Amino acid sequence: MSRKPMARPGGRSARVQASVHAAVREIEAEAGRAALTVPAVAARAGVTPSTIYRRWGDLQELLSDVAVERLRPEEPPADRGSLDADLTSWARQFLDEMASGPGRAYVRDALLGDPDGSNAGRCSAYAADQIEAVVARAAERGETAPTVEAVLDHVVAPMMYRILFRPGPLPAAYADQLVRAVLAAPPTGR
Amino acid sequence: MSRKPMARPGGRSARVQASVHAAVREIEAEAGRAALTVPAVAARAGVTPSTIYRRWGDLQELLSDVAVERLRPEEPPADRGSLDADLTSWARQFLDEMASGPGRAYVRDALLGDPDGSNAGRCSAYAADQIEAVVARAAERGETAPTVEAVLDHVVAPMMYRILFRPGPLPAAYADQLVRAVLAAPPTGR
DNA sequence: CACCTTAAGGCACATTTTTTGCGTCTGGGG
DNA sequence: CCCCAGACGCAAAAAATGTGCCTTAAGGTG
Repeated sequence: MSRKPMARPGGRSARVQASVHAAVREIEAEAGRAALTVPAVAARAGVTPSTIYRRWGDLQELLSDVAVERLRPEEPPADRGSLDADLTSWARQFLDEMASGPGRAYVRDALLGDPDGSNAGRCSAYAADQIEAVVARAAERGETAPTVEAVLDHVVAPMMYRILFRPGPLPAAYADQLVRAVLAAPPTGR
Repeated sequence: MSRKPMARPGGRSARVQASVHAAVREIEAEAGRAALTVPAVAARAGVTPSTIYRRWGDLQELLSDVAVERLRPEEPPADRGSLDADLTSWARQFLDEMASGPGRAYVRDALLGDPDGSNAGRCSAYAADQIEAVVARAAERGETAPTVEAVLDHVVAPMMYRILFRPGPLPAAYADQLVRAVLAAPPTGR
Protein backbone atom coordinates (compact mmCIF):
# COMPACT_ATOMS: atom_id res chain seq x y z
CA MET A 1 0.00 0.00 0.00
CA SER A 2 2.93 2.29 0.28
CA ARG A 3 4.09 1.79 -3.24
CA LYS A 4 2.23 3.51 -5.99
CA PRO A 5 -0.61 5.45 -4.54
CA MET A 6 0.70 8.60 -6.13
CA ALA A 7 -1.89 11.25 -5.93
CA ARG A 8 -1.81 12.33 -9.53
CA PRO A 9 0.52 11.97 -12.47
CA GLY A 10 1.34 15.64 -12.29
CA GLY A 11 1.65 15.93 -8.55
CA ARG A 12 4.76 16.36 -6.53
CA SER A 13 4.71 12.77 -5.38
CA ALA A 14 4.87 11.67 -8.96
CA ARG A 15 7.79 13.94 -9.70
CA VAL A 16 9.66 12.60 -6.71
CA GLN A 17 8.98 9.04 -7.69
CA ALA A 18 10.12 9.67 -11.22
CA SER A 19 13.31 11.41 -10.26
CA VAL A 20 14.15 8.76 -7.68
CA HIS A 21 13.62 5.98 -10.18
CA ALA A 22 15.68 7.85 -12.72
CA ALA A 23 18.43 8.36 -10.19
CA VAL A 24 18.55 4.65 -9.50
CA ARG A 25 18.89 3.84 -13.17
CA GLU A 26 21.50 6.49 -13.75
CA ILE A 27 23.69 5.60 -10.82
CA GLU A 28 23.49 1.93 -11.64
CA ALA A 29 24.44 2.61 -15.22
CA GLU A 30 27.28 4.93 -14.40
CA ALA A 31 28.83 3.56 -11.26
CA GLY A 32 27.41 0.09 -10.92
CA ARG A 33 25.41 -1.61 -8.31
CA ALA A 34 27.83 -1.12 -5.46
CA ALA A 35 27.33 2.62 -5.69
CA LEU A 36 23.61 2.30 -5.14
CA THR A 37 22.91 3.55 -1.66
CA VAL A 38 19.93 5.42 -0.35
CA PRO A 39 21.88 8.61 0.37
CA ALA A 40 23.46 8.50 -3.09
CA VAL A 41 20.15 8.01 -4.83
CA ALA A 42 18.57 10.75 -2.76
CA ALA A 43 21.33 13.20 -3.59
CA ARG A 44 21.08 12.43 -7.27
CA ALA A 45 17.34 12.70 -7.27
CA GLY A 46 17.40 15.95 -5.39
CA VAL A 47 15.47 14.73 -2.40
CA THR A 48 16.47 13.95 1.15
CA PRO A 49 17.18 10.41 2.25
CA SER A 50 14.34 10.46 4.69
CA THR A 51 11.92 10.85 1.82
CA ILE A 52 13.12 7.59 0.35
CA TYR A 53 13.08 5.78 3.65
CA ARG A 54 9.56 6.95 4.31
CA ARG A 55 8.18 6.04 0.92
CA TRP A 56 10.01 2.84 0.20
CA GLY A 57 11.25 1.62 3.54
CA ASP A 58 14.67 0.55 2.40
CA LEU A 59 16.92 0.23 -0.61
CA GLN A 60 15.73 -3.26 -1.48
CA GLU A 61 12.14 -2.25 -1.80
CA LEU A 62 13.10 0.66 -3.97
CA LEU A 63 15.20 -1.55 -6.21
CA SER A 64 12.40 -4.04 -6.34
CA ASP A 65 10.10 -1.29 -7.50
CA VAL A 66 12.47 -0.19 -10.21
CA ALA A 67 13.13 -3.74 -11.30
CA VAL A 68 9.47 -4.52 -11.76
CA GLU A 69 9.12 -1.52 -14.02
CA ARG A 70 12.00 -2.67 -16.11
CA LEU A 71 10.56 -6.14 -16.41
CA ARG A 72 7.27 -4.84 -17.68
CA PRO A 73 6.91 -5.72 -21.36
CA GLU A 74 6.44 -2.62 -23.46
CA GLU A 75 4.48 -4.18 -26.26
CA PRO A 76 2.28 -7.19 -26.91
CA PRO A 77 3.95 -10.27 -28.35
CA ALA A 78 4.58 -10.17 -32.09
CA ASP A 79 2.17 -11.91 -34.42
CA ARG A 80 4.14 -14.44 -36.40
CA GLY A 81 1.22 -16.17 -38.00
CA SER A 82 0.86 -19.30 -35.90
CA LEU A 83 0.69 -20.38 -32.31
CA ASP A 84 3.93 -22.28 -32.59
CA ALA A 85 5.78 -19.35 -34.10
CA ASP A 86 4.25 -16.82 -31.70
CA LEU A 87 5.06 -18.84 -28.63
CA THR A 88 8.55 -19.75 -29.75
CA SER A 89 9.31 -16.17 -30.59
CA TRP A 90 7.99 -14.91 -27.31
CA ALA A 91 9.79 -17.55 -25.25
CA ARG A 92 13.08 -16.85 -26.96
CA GLN A 93 12.82 -13.16 -26.32
CA PHE A 94 11.77 -13.74 -22.73
CA LEU A 95 14.69 -16.06 -22.11
CA ASP A 96 17.07 -13.69 -23.78
CA GLU A 97 16.04 -10.77 -21.64
CA MET A 98 15.80 -12.64 -18.39
CA ALA A 99 18.93 -14.72 -18.67
CA SER A 100 21.20 -11.82 -19.49
CA GLY A 101 23.38 -10.44 -16.73
CA PRO A 102 21.21 -7.39 -16.12
CA GLY A 103 18.07 -9.44 -16.56
CA ARG A 104 19.03 -11.84 -13.81
CA ALA A 105 19.79 -8.91 -11.56
CA TYR A 106 16.38 -7.36 -12.15
CA VAL A 107 14.63 -10.61 -11.47
CA ARG A 108 16.49 -11.02 -8.23
CA ASP A 109 15.82 -7.44 -7.25
CA ALA A 110 12.15 -7.80 -8.00
CA LEU A 111 12.01 -10.89 -5.81
CA LEU A 112 13.93 -9.23 -3.05
CA GLY A 113 12.56 -6.46 -0.88
CA ASP A 114 9.09 -7.72 -1.47
CA PRO A 115 7.86 -9.11 1.82
CA ASP A 116 4.34 -9.83 0.63
CA GLY A 117 5.26 -11.08 -2.80
CA SER A 118 3.19 -8.50 -4.59
CA ASN A 119 6.00 -7.37 -6.83
CA ALA A 120 6.84 -10.92 -7.75
CA GLY A 121 3.19 -11.49 -8.44
CA ARG A 122 3.20 -8.54 -10.79
CA CYS A 123 6.08 -10.04 -12.76
CA SER A 124 4.23 -13.28 -13.12
CA ALA A 125 1.16 -11.38 -14.21
CA TYR A 126 3.12 -9.65 -16.95
CA ALA A 127 4.16 -12.99 -18.37
CA ALA A 128 0.66 -14.37 -17.99
CA ASP A 129 -0.77 -11.42 -19.89
CA GLN A 130 1.63 -11.89 -22.74
CA ILE A 131 0.87 -15.58 -22.94
CA GLU A 132 -2.82 -14.89 -22.72
CA ALA A 133 -2.52 -12.66 -25.77
CA VAL A 134 -0.74 -15.36 -27.72
CA VAL A 135 -3.23 -18.01 -26.72
CA ALA A 136 -6.20 -15.80 -27.52
CA ARG A 137 -4.81 -15.10 -30.96
CA ALA A 138 -4.40 -18.82 -31.52
CA ALA A 139 -8.00 -19.38 -30.53
CA GLU A 140 -9.13 -16.78 -33.04
CA ARG A 141 -7.26 -18.63 -35.72
CA GLY A 142 -8.98 -21.82 -34.70
CA GLU A 143 -5.83 -23.44 -33.38
CA THR A 144 -6.00 -25.56 -30.26
CA ALA A 145 -3.76 -24.02 -27.67
CA PRO A 146 -2.47 -24.99 -24.24
CA THR A 147 -3.81 -23.17 -21.22
CA VAL A 148 -1.95 -20.18 -19.88
CA GLU A 149 -1.28 -22.19 -16.77
CA ALA A 150 0.34 -24.95 -18.75
CA VAL A 151 2.67 -22.49 -20.43
CA LEU A 152 3.55 -20.87 -17.13
CA ASP A 153 4.26 -24.25 -15.57
CA HIS A 154 6.20 -25.81 -18.38
CA VAL A 155 7.81 -22.97 -20.29
CA VAL A 156 8.18 -19.97 -18.02
CA ALA A 157 8.84 -21.86 -14.80
CA PRO A 158 11.71 -23.99 -16.11
CA MET A 159 13.39 -20.94 -17.60
CA MET A 160 13.07 -18.95 -14.42
CA TYR A 161 14.22 -21.87 -12.35
CA ARG A 162 17.40 -22.13 -14.31
CA ILE A 163 17.95 -18.41 -14.28
CA LEU A 164 17.63 -18.27 -10.53
CA PHE A 165 19.06 -21.56 -9.38
CA ARG A 166 21.44 -22.75 -12.01
CA PRO A 167 24.10 -20.31 -13.03
CA GLY A 168 25.24 -20.95 -16.53
CA PRO A 169 24.35 -20.04 -20.07
CA LEU A 170 20.88 -20.68 -21.42
CA PRO A 171 20.75 -21.07 -25.18
CA ALA A 172 17.69 -20.01 -27.14
CA ALA A 173 17.33 -23.64 -28.11
CA TYR A 174 16.27 -24.37 -24.56
CA ALA A 175 13.25 -22.13 -24.98
CA ASP A 176 12.43 -23.83 -28.27
CA GLN A 177 12.56 -27.24 -26.66
CA LEU A 178 10.20 -26.22 -23.86
CA VAL A 179 7.72 -24.74 -26.31
CA ARG A 180 7.81 -27.85 -28.47
CA ALA A 181 7.11 -30.02 -25.46
CA VAL A 182 4.17 -27.98 -24.26
CA LEU A 183 2.62 -27.88 -27.74
CA ALA A 184 3.08 -31.60 -28.19
CA ALA A 185 1.34 -32.42 -24.92
CA PRO A 186 -2.41 -32.91 -24.79
CA PRO A 187 -4.20 -29.54 -25.05
CA THR A 188 -4.78 -29.20 -21.35
CA GLY A 189 -1.52 -29.27 -19.52
CA ARG A 190 -2.98 -31.56 -16.90
CA MET B 1 35.23 -18.69 -1.83
CA SER B 2 34.68 -16.85 1.39
CA ARG B 3 32.15 -19.24 2.69
CA LYS B 4 33.31 -22.49 4.12
CA PRO B 5 37.06 -22.70 3.92
CA MET B 6 37.28 -23.37 7.59
CA ALA B 7 40.67 -24.64 8.43
CA ARG B 8 39.65 -27.66 10.42
CA PRO B 9 36.48 -28.89 12.11
CA GLY B 10 38.03 -28.24 15.48
CA GLY B 11 39.62 -24.91 14.74
CA ARG B 12 38.59 -21.56 15.98
CA SER B 13 37.10 -20.58 12.65
CA ALA B 14 34.79 -23.54 12.83
CA ARG B 15 33.70 -22.64 16.32
CA VAL B 16 32.96 -19.10 15.25
CA GLN B 17 30.99 -20.26 12.27
CA ALA B 18 28.97 -22.65 14.35
CA SER B 19 28.15 -20.14 17.06
CA VAL B 20 27.22 -17.49 14.53
CA HIS B 21 24.92 -19.84 12.68
CA ALA B 22 23.38 -20.91 15.95
CA ALA B 23 22.91 -17.31 16.98
CA VAL B 24 21.04 -16.59 13.75
CA ARG B 25 18.70 -19.49 14.31
CA GLU B 26 18.11 -18.64 17.93
CA ILE B 27 17.41 -14.98 17.40
CA GLU B 28 15.11 -15.70 14.51
CA ALA B 29 13.21 -18.25 16.56
CA GLU B 30 12.93 -16.07 19.61
CA ALA B 31 12.50 -12.57 18.31
CA GLY B 32 11.67 -12.95 14.66
CA ARG B 33 13.28 -11.78 11.53
CA ALA B 34 13.16 -8.10 12.29
CA ALA B 35 15.51 -8.64 15.21
CA LEU B 36 18.16 -10.15 13.00
CA THR B 37 20.93 -7.59 12.70
CA VAL B 38 24.63 -8.14 12.44
CA PRO B 39 25.40 -6.55 15.81
CA ALA B 40 22.69 -8.61 17.47
CA VAL B 41 23.92 -11.85 15.97
CA ALA B 42 27.48 -11.00 16.90
CA ALA B 43 26.57 -10.27 20.49
CA ARG B 44 24.64 -13.51 20.79
CA ALA B 45 27.40 -15.51 19.20
CA GLY B 46 30.04 -13.95 21.40
CA VAL B 47 32.02 -12.42 18.59
CA THR B 48 32.51 -8.88 17.41
CA PRO B 49 30.51 -7.51 14.51
CA SER B 50 33.64 -6.97 12.48
CA THR B 51 34.24 -10.69 12.45
CA ILE B 52 30.91 -11.25 10.77
CA TYR B 53 31.40 -8.44 8.30
CA ARG B 54 34.79 -9.75 7.35
CA ARG B 55 33.74 -13.34 6.94
CA TRP B 56 30.35 -12.96 5.38
CA GLY B 57 30.30 -9.46 4.00
CA ASP B 58 26.81 -8.57 5.08
CA LEU B 59 23.72 -9.89 6.77
CA GLN B 60 22.20 -11.20 3.56
CA GLU B 61 25.11 -13.41 2.75
CA LEU B 62 25.08 -14.80 6.25
CA LEU B 63 21.37 -15.50 6.09
CA SER B 64 21.86 -17.07 2.70
CA ASP B 65 24.45 -19.34 4.20
CA VAL B 66 22.20 -20.37 7.03
CA ALA B 67 19.23 -20.84 4.72
CA VAL B 68 21.14 -23.20 2.46
CA GLU B 69 22.00 -25.37 5.42
CA ARG B 70 18.40 -25.51 6.42
CA LEU B 71 17.32 -26.49 2.96
CA ARG B 72 19.71 -29.40 2.82
CA PRO B 73 17.77 -32.63 2.98
CA GLU B 74 18.81 -34.74 5.93
CA GLU B 75 18.01 -38.09 4.47
CA PRO B 76 17.61 -39.77 1.10
CA PRO B 77 14.07 -39.98 -0.28
CA ALA B 78 11.98 -42.80 1.14
CA ASP B 79 11.64 -46.02 -0.79
CA ARG B 80 7.96 -46.57 -1.43
CA GLY B 81 8.34 -49.46 -3.81
CA SER B 82 7.82 -47.83 -7.18
CA LEU B 83 9.01 -44.86 -9.18
CA ASP B 84 5.58 -43.31 -9.16
CA ALA B 85 5.20 -43.65 -5.42
CA ASP B 86 8.75 -42.51 -4.69
CA LEU B 87 8.50 -39.44 -6.85
CA THR B 88 5.05 -38.47 -5.68
CA SER B 89 6.08 -38.86 -2.08
CA TRP B 90 9.21 -36.84 -2.57
CA ALA B 91 7.46 -34.07 -4.50
CA ARG B 92 4.77 -33.74 -1.89
CA GLN B 93 7.25 -33.43 0.89
CA PHE B 94 9.33 -30.97 -1.09
CA LEU B 95 6.33 -28.82 -1.83
CA ASP B 96 5.18 -29.00 1.74
CA GLU B 97 8.49 -27.83 3.10
CA MET B 98 9.15 -25.17 0.51
CA ALA B 99 5.69 -23.66 0.34
CA SER B 100 5.34 -23.20 4.07
CA GLY B 101 5.88 -19.75 5.51
CA PRO B 102 9.35 -20.50 6.85
CA GLY B 103 10.21 -22.50 3.75
CA ARG B 104 9.49 -19.60 1.45
CA ALA B 105 11.60 -17.38 3.64
CA TYR B 106 14.55 -19.76 3.47
CA VAL B 107 14.31 -20.03 -0.26
CA ARG B 108 14.28 -16.30 -0.62
CA ASP B 109 17.18 -15.92 1.77
CA ALA B 110 19.18 -18.50 -0.07
CA LEU B 111 18.57 -16.69 -3.32
CA LEU B 112 19.42 -13.36 -1.80
CA GLY B 113 22.89 -12.32 -0.78
CA ASP B 114 24.32 -14.68 -3.29
CA PRO B 115 25.92 -12.55 -5.98
CA ASP B 116 27.41 -15.42 -7.92
CA GLY B 117 24.54 -17.79 -7.52
CA SER B 118 26.60 -20.46 -5.86
CA ASN B 119 24.24 -20.87 -2.94
CA ALA B 120 21.25 -21.11 -5.22
CA GLY B 121 23.18 -23.65 -7.24
CA ARG B 122 23.71 -25.69 -4.13
CA CYS B 123 19.97 -25.75 -3.45
CA SER B 124 19.31 -26.97 -6.92
CA ALA B 125 21.99 -29.60 -6.49
CA TYR B 126 20.31 -30.88 -3.35
CA ALA B 127 17.09 -31.43 -5.25
CA ALA B 128 18.95 -32.97 -8.16
CA ASP B 129 20.68 -35.43 -5.83
CA GLN B 130 17.42 -36.51 -4.29
CA ILE B 131 15.84 -36.99 -7.68
CA GLU B 132 18.90 -38.83 -8.89
CA ALA B 133 18.50 -41.28 -6.04
CA VAL B 134 14.86 -41.89 -6.92
CA VAL B 135 15.64 -42.34 -10.60
CA ALA B 136 18.55 -44.66 -9.91
CA ARG B 137 16.37 -46.82 -7.72
CA ALA B 138 13.79 -47.00 -10.47
CA ALA B 139 16.47 -48.08 -12.91
CA GLU B 140 17.53 -50.85 -10.57
CA ARG B 141 13.96 -52.07 -10.49
CA GLY B 142 13.91 -52.07 -14.23
CA GLU B 143 11.41 -49.23 -14.50
CA THR B 144 11.80 -46.65 -17.23
CA ALA B 145 12.29 -43.29 -15.61
CA PRO B 146 12.44 -39.70 -16.77
CA THR B 147 15.76 -37.91 -16.71
CA VAL B 148 16.72 -35.84 -13.70
CA GLU B 149 16.60 -32.81 -15.95
CA ALA B 150 13.04 -33.53 -16.96
CA VAL B 151 11.98 -33.77 -13.33
CA LEU B 152 13.77 -30.54 -12.47
CA ASP B 153 12.16 -28.76 -15.40
CA HIS B 154 8.65 -30.05 -15.02
CA VAL B 155 8.19 -30.85 -11.36
CA VAL B 156 10.61 -28.81 -9.31
CA ALA B 157 10.62 -25.70 -11.47
CA PRO B 158 6.85 -25.19 -11.55
CA MET B 159 6.66 -25.61 -7.82
CA MET B 160 9.44 -23.15 -7.18
CA TYR B 161 8.01 -20.71 -9.66
CA ARG B 162 4.73 -20.63 -7.84
CA ILE B 163 6.39 -20.39 -4.47
CA LEU B 164 8.44 -17.43 -5.55
CA PHE B 165 6.18 -15.60 -7.95
CA ARG B 166 2.65 -16.50 -7.09
CA PRO B 167 1.67 -15.99 -3.51
CA GLY B 168 -1.11 -18.31 -2.55
CA PRO B 169 -1.63 -21.80 -1.20
CA LEU B 170 -0.20 -24.79 -3.01
CA PRO B 171 -2.08 -28.00 -2.36
CA ALA B 172 -0.27 -31.33 -2.36
CA ALA B 173 -2.44 -32.25 -5.30
CA TYR B 174 -0.46 -29.82 -7.39
CA ALA B 175 2.68 -31.87 -6.81
CA ASP B 176 0.80 -35.03 -7.70
CA GLN B 177 -0.39 -33.53 -10.94
CA LEU B 178 3.09 -32.49 -11.98
CA VAL B 179 4.50 -35.92 -11.23
CA ARG B 180 1.75 -37.62 -13.18
CA ALA B 181 2.45 -35.42 -16.16
CA VAL B 182 6.16 -36.06 -16.17
CA LEU B 183 5.68 -39.79 -15.84
CA ALA B 184 3.13 -39.87 -18.62
CA ALA B 185 5.40 -38.02 -21.02
CA PRO B 186 7.82 -39.91 -23.25
CA PRO B 187 10.79 -41.17 -21.18
CA THR B 188 13.10 -38.39 -22.18
CA GLY B 189 11.70 -35.01 -21.30
CA ARG B 190 12.79 -33.63 -24.64
C1' DC C 1 -11.97 31.49 -6.24
C1' DA C 2 -10.52 31.39 -1.45
C1' DC C 3 -10.13 28.20 2.25
C1' DC C 4 -9.33 23.92 4.60
C1' DT C 5 -7.45 19.32 5.29
C1' DT C 6 -4.07 16.18 4.88
C1' DA C 7 -0.51 13.49 2.83
C1' DA C 8 4.22 14.09 1.63
C1' DG C 9 8.67 16.33 1.84
C1' DG C 10 12.59 19.00 3.92
C1' DC C 11 15.64 19.57 7.65
C1' DA C 12 18.23 18.73 11.68
C1' DC C 13 19.49 15.54 14.86
C1' DA C 14 19.87 10.96 17.32
C1' DT C 15 20.85 6.29 16.82
C1' DT C 16 22.53 2.29 14.73
C1' DT C 17 25.14 -0.05 11.56
C1' DT C 18 29.16 -0.70 8.73
C1' DT C 19 33.91 -0.07 7.76
C1' DT C 20 38.86 0.20 8.78
C1' DG C 21 43.55 0.16 11.03
C1' DC C 22 46.27 -2.24 13.98
C1' DG C 23 47.76 -5.37 17.51
C1' DT C 24 47.08 -10.18 19.21
C1' DC C 25 46.15 -14.88 19.18
C1' DT C 26 45.43 -19.49 17.08
C1' DG C 27 46.50 -23.25 14.36
C1' DG C 28 49.21 -25.55 10.85
C1' DG C 29 53.77 -26.47 8.81
C1' DG C 30 58.81 -26.66 8.71
C1' DC D 1 60.24 -25.59 18.92
C1' DC D 2 59.70 -21.76 16.10
C1' DC D 3 57.67 -19.34 12.27
C1' DC D 4 53.99 -17.92 9.08
C1' DA D 5 49.52 -16.73 7.75
C1' DG D 6 44.97 -16.15 8.55
C1' DA D 7 41.33 -14.89 11.67
C1' DC D 8 39.77 -12.31 15.48
C1' DG D 9 39.21 -8.52 18.99
C1' DC D 10 39.10 -3.79 19.91
C1' DA D 11 38.30 0.92 19.20
C1' DA D 12 37.43 4.82 16.42
C1' DA D 13 35.71 6.75 12.20
C1' DA D 14 32.47 6.89 8.59
C1' DA D 15 28.14 5.91 6.66
C1' DA D 16 23.55 4.58 7.01
C1' DT D 17 19.04 4.61 8.99
C1' DG D 18 15.30 6.35 11.76
C1' DT D 19 12.48 10.34 14.01
C1' DG D 20 10.30 14.68 15.48
C1' DC D 21 8.74 18.82 13.91
C1' DC D 22 7.77 22.26 10.69
C1' DT D 23 6.65 23.63 5.83
C1' DT D 24 4.72 22.85 1.37
C1' DA D 25 1.49 21.67 -2.02
C1' DA D 26 -2.37 18.69 -3.90
C1' DG D 27 -7.19 18.05 -3.94
C1' DG D 28 -11.48 18.83 -2.18
C1' DT D 29 -15.22 22.13 -0.41
C1' DG D 30 -18.26 25.95 0.17
